[in-house]
Amino acid sequence: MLEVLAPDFSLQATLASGQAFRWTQHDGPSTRPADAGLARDSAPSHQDGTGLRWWYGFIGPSVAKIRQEGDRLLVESSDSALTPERISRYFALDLNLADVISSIDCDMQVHHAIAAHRGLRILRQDGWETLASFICASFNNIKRIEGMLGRLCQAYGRPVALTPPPGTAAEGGPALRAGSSGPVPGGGVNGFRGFSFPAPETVAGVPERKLRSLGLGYRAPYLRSTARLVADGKLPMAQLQRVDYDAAKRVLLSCDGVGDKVADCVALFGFEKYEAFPVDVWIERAMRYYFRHRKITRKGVHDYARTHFGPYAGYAQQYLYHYVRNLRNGQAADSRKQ
DNA sequence: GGCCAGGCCTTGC
DNA sequence: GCAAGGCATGGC
Repeated sequence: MLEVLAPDFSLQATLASGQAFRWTQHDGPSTRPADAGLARDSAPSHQDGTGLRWWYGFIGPSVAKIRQEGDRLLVESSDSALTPERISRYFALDLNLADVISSIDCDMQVHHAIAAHRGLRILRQDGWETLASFICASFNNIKRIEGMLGRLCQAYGRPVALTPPPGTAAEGGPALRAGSSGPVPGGGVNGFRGFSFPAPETVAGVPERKLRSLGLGYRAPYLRSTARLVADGKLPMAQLQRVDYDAAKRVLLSCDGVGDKVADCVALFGFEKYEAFPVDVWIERAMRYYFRHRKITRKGVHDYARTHFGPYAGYAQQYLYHYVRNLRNGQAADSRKQ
């Protein structure tokens, strides 16, 4: 078990804010981890007697389970390559969030969003996985995106068990029982296994009809064609990390199935371009606050937000996105109760 | 059963 | 350059 100091951080807000699709929080037998590329073989004892839930997912190639206790992250992984430094980097814990927030806290709406979800940070995800994920995300909802990516990983990823380090008391796992449905070779802690995100070379070789059969719909040919670009080295991922926002976006826009919004998501979540400001329907709604009844195009919203919020506009976007979605969902829940 | 979803692409002005 | 229409499909 690793411990990582994580001040001014909210694991919940960060992982539940729609920037990553393969983390699952296990809070009971009714959850379906297979939907997120994680398969559960029997009911997990996820709470460890503390009442706190664990998140299961991947940090790069390493499968991990994580929970937050105050200012600390507790991380369990079978991969010794998963160091505190890598965890800290993935969750952007090196970033001074107070500075970022003071730079974007420039109106009452974003102020409320920050107050509601303080500690939310932009993850530093793998570029290829982010690109593939947001191609699948277009004109889609988050539940279904999670399902699609989960099936893609199960079909073409590599199984990775969350096994305990050898010689520890947890070895064998508390919940991997004989006779449970769908036994996994190698087993794992709590009976969980994960599937790595398939490599671009793999996806490029999958027939379109097979991708469609995973539920990708019309996105199937886009994903395949973009995977081919990456596999052939025509879309150098490492280089996108180094170039500025405009250059990165220009390259991303050359991919099939990547328009303004998807390119901004990939630049922001996969390549640390914090000035990127993706505009989807939720952000469009949030931005009505600034435009009232004036009619404005998405490009207009995008350009306004970049100057209004400045170099960390992407952080403002993520706080607003999470905020308005929770407002809407909260209202929906309230109206169902009445 | 209809509406909606982290949109993109093509076509026609 | 902009607007309109088509696209697959599951969640709610």
